[in-house]
Amino acid sequence: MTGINEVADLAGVSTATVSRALSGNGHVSVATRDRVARAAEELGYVVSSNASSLATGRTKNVGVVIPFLNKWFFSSVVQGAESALLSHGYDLTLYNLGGGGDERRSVFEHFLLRKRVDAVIAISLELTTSEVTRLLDLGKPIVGVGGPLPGVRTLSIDDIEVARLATEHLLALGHRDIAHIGGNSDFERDFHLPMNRRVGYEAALEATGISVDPNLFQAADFSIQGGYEAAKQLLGNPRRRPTAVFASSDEMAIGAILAARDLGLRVPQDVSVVGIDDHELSEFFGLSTVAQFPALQGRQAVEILMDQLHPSRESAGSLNTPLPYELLVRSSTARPDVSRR
Amino acid sequence: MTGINEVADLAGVSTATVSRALSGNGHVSVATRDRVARAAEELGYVVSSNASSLATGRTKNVGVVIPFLNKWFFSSVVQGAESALLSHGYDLTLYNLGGGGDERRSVFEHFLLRKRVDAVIAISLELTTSEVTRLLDLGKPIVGVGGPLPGVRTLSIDDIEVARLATEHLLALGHRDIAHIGGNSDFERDFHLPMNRRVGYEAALEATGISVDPNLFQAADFSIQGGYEAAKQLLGNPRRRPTAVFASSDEMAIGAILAARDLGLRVPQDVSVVGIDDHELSEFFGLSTVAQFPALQGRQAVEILMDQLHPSRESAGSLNTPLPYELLVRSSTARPDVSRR
DNA sequence: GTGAAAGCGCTAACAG
DNA sequence: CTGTTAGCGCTTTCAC
Repeated sequence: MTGINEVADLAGVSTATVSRALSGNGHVSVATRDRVARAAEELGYVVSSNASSLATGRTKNVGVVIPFLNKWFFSSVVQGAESALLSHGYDLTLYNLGGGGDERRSVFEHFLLRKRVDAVIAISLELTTSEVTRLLDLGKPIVGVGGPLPGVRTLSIDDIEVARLATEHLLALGHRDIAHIGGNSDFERDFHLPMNRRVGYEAALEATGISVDPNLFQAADFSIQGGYEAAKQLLGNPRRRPTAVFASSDEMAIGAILAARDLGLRVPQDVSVVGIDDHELSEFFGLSTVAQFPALQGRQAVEILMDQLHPSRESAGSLNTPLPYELLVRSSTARPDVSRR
Repeated sequence: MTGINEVADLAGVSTATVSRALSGNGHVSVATRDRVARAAEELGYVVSSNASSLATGRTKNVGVVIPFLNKWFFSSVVQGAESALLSHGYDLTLYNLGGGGDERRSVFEHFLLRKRVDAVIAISLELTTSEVTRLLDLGKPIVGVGGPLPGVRTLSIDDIEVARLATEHLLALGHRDIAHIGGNSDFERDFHLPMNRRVGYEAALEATGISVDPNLFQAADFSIQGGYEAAKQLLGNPRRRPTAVFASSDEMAIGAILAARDLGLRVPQDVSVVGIDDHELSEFFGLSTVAQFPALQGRQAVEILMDQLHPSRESAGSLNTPLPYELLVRSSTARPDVSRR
């Protein structure tokens, strides 16, 4: 386990110089820098991050806390964050808080506070004020992805606008009977995403002078199965069948497409379907959707963190950075079949 | 940032005693142990993992390297590993090697070797001998999930047997024309999984006296879309349409079900489909499959690591631990429709 | 059972 | 530009 001394000996300099040469902090002549680099290379020397962290107070490691990992959205954000961190020379330590209360407390008490991370990225997790302030008091920046957090830099898409855009797409095609499959209350705690998207949907309808029909709403759990079941209710109704469905997520939208098929309805001729996400399966199903870009969100969260960690860099500023989104029109949406009415 | 001294002062003992009391190493009287615990609690003291690691040489952190994160299988393994590690008081640092060559080298050179992890879990990644020996030389145990690694404890399902079981299920139902959608060569490098499953499929056929028809094979990329396209070729052939399809993964099997539907074939009346995995979508599609349990695999990998890290624990022994699997018969498989032939 | 003291391997003033 | 010298915060002999 070769240490800094051996490199210093081989290069014929002091350990301080080795440290400076290798870290790039402080001035070292090009000649010695080279000599040190060669010695380090030859011995296969790698700094001990622990010793370094202990001495500097910085760990070059950031903690990422998420509620689920095996969901496309979350794993994509993490993947984006991971690659961005790597390129900045940082490690990523993962904390999956799915387990609920007890695990969550334990993570905060014993892990995040254990001086192991320089900062934390919280993905779609509504941290409590106490959790936030404890971290901030320790001098650890936080950035949130997926919704506003009190006193914390966050990234989030404008859920109201995104939902509104999806609904407007349907309206512009000529649809007037537009159903909505939204998230159920289980997901409400995380930044009220279901409610915001519903608000956007209703706003779009009302702006067009269409009154909102509560019978055209179903709640589901953001899964394909949930969307399928919700859509069955909506599309199976012989009296009041909508000509279009706006689902709060692509997975639910895909469920709706499958439900339509099982009911003998053609998409988009008999019913149009639009979602939100641009999930990995959406292209396959020809789903029109408002894309959000989770990997990008992860990367961007990292950049914000780097700004806070290295104040030399230009910092952008605003507390809540809006994220890009984009309507992708594929084959699941079309004009309503006028002959039908 | 309260340190060990302050706890020692408050409790009226030396830092050595605090260390012993809190870590459980060495004897401390019950009375002082309590006093120390209370003091630590009161001050909100948490050990600095860096200082501790530096002093002990152990980091209580394990590195997990994976090729992808946003795939159900991988994220499930990681999730299982994460929760197991947490319960042992370990952190999990994630390295996504998807980026390929350069990133991979960098991870090995600069991250894993940086004395930051006590051990590594390699998921579906064929480490080179040099990578393995470097880690082992550093005294860092490795456990592999998903295939044998030279000189390393590994966990893997018996791909040949799993494929054979799936195929036998079809044979037992009376199918004789059974197509196979396997993985393409891109996935071959990781432990030859496509080839092994194909071997199992062929073995089952041959054991029943059925000769293998190369026209009944299609390669795909393990995705729903890939399975869909492959199945279209297989099932669209009017001359030699199989009555059943065995796909190497559930995602491809789901693609096959969707392809059958689009071709006007009913599943299972016109064609039976079986996969491998028990993917999160499989139940929804009624897919019969051979389940493997990725979260369990992650957990089990951690247990093996703990055995190596804490030799006091009873170690199991064998180098390659076989993993459980289980045939789940749902509604995508049935007897072939005899009237058809 | 408990304390004193010597490091763990590196970085950061401070001199020169 | 480079060396000397203190620590960073904990753990662990070695005595008592």
